[in-house]
Amino acid sequence: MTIKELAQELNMSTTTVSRVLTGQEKKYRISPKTALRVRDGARKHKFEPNQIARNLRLQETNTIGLIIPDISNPFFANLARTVEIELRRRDKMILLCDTKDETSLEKESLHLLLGRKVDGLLVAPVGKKYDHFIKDSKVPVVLIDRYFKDQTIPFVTTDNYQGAYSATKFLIQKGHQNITCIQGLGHTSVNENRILGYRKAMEDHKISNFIRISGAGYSIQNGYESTRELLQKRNRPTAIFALNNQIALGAMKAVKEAGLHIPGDVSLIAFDEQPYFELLSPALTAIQQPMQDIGKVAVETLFKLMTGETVKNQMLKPNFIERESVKSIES
Amino acid sequence: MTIKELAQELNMSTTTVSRVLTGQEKKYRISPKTALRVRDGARKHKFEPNQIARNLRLQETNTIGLIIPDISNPFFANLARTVEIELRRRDKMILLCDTKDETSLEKESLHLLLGRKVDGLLVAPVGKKYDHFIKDSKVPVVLIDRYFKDQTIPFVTTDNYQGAYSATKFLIQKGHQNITCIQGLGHTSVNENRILGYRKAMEDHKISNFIRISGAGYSIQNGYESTRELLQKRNRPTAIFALNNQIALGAMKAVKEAGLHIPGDVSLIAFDEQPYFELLSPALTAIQQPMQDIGKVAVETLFKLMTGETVKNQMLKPNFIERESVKSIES
DNA sequence: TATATTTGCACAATCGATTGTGCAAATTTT
DNA sequence: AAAATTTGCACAATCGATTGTGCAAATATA
Repeated sequence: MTIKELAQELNMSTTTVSRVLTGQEKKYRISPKTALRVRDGARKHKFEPNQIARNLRLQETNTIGLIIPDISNPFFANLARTVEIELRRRDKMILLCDTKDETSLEKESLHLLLGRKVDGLLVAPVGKKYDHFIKDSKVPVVLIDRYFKDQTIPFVTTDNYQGAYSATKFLIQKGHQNITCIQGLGHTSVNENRILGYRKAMEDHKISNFIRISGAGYSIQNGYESTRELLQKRNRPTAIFALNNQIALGAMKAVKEAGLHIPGDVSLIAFDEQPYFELLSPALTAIQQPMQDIGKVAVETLFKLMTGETVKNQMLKPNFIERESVKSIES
Repeated sequence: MTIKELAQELNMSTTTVSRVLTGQEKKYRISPKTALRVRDGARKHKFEPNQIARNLRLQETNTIGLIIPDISNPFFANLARTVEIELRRRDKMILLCDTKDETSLEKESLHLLLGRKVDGLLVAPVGKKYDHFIKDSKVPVVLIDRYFKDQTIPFVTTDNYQGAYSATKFLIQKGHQNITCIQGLGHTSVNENRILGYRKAMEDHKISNFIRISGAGYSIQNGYESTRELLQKRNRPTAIFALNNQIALGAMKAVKEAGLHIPGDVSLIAFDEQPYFELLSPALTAIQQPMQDIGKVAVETLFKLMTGETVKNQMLKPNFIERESVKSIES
């Protein structure tokens, strides 16, 4: 049923119906009696206004595009959940795009979402090339997790540098020197900052000669394969720093398959925290990101942007959780 | 830029521009020369047609609503990913709703999505009351995972009955009798069928006196609390059958905290498989659902529905993965 | 009673696309 | 050369809402 049909049914103009249903009765002096008739009629016929038509007319869709690299990665799944909750509270919906960490898909997603006239965009970008971001679309964008150093697009992320620094420092203080990092996607700010933190900690403790960075990709498989290679080396590291939860998982699997043990043969720290980490054997020492906060702050920032307020970038503090996956080495 | 502006720029009618850009030049006899001019102009001005306007006019949105109970549950996150991939291949996008397993939110989501005129709906329903599904909306719906026995809405799910039966049978054959089920949401088809399978296996082996069903909710917390209670009982079960991955996680946590061991003190089987299950201590014996297939088949089914084809319900076979969390009991 | 003001609602344009139909101009057929 | 076809494109309606403005009728004021 359309507003026109409803109006005919009630024997009045669409104007009046529309004004009542959008709560503008006072503003346009619709009499209480008429307003009541409209409401009753709408209820009776279960009239639901066509949002597409509203969107076209009002030039807003109440829809936010959410672009993330991998919804099956629990980090992003949790993020998506928080974002969903926050957006629903504000009467917005999510158009979801998963880029599989491929720039081409990200580009495509961006186009599709802009074509659909989303009111705002929340993006955890792949990060490689971002020409497609600069576009002249005036749609507000907030970057999540990953950002671009040389762009002014506002972002919300964890302080990855500090998280990585403290994790590395922790390893060093436990007596480790031969510490290898298994990285995610090399060109992402997240990865760069974690590497930077790792590097700085190594340098600060005069063991920069041990700096080694391995792998590529935020996947279980990368963690697995990189670790396999590492374990075969003559100069096998005494500790591995996995730059996200999936890599850590792959690393554990490889160690287990090699018949070795954590932390006996090799220590492990993971960036990211997951509920099952405490149940692994050994329980995984990890750097926890404030996922809820990231989602919440990102949505808040986006809304500020949409209402024209000025916003500032946010770097939220991570939390170090010590468990059992790091061995203390006597020197 | 709108099609009108582009048409003015090119000094021709919007009709012509539209027809060229939608590839109908031959059908409407637009001369090649004109077509070329249109394409060049569109490219030059980076014209992107307003999808909202198209949607209104064409009465289709190329958008599918995806309603799931919990995107942070890896089962649904994986499902979402498969669905995303399959839909993108077909040039559709996802409007995502997370119901938190609350009927009220499900109802709201349904309304919102119908108001936005989605072309189809993929729903893993909460399951409690489904009046809101029967509505006269002619939008094609396919149920995923959970379905309604007394409704004709097509569904795609795992054969939960069989999965639960074989898991229970496995426990029994390992010598267990005192087997307790920790369930999810009691009113969901998924839960009912798993319970049914469990029950039947117990009955078939003449130990229906041991049938016990505990808990409520597909959450880590439910698994945790239910298990804590179970462990304190005098007649503590020798085996626990956790009806999803989150419950299993909570159960493991409770067992660990109680200072007990799996499978030494109590055996555990989980419905659902997760990548980290093999890395837990002990590695978790589990029933694996064909998640990829579920998503794929669900999308296929929805598209058949949308094109008016007849569809049939699908029950996909689960896969039993034996690991180390079940102890063999000598009798 | 005549005029001014307020009340209550409807007309018609608009958002940006798509499309049935009509009508000249160009071309072909007789 | 006249008639019939074909070619190439534009007019205007349409999708379903929202909204600036206008205009009677009702009421208040002079």
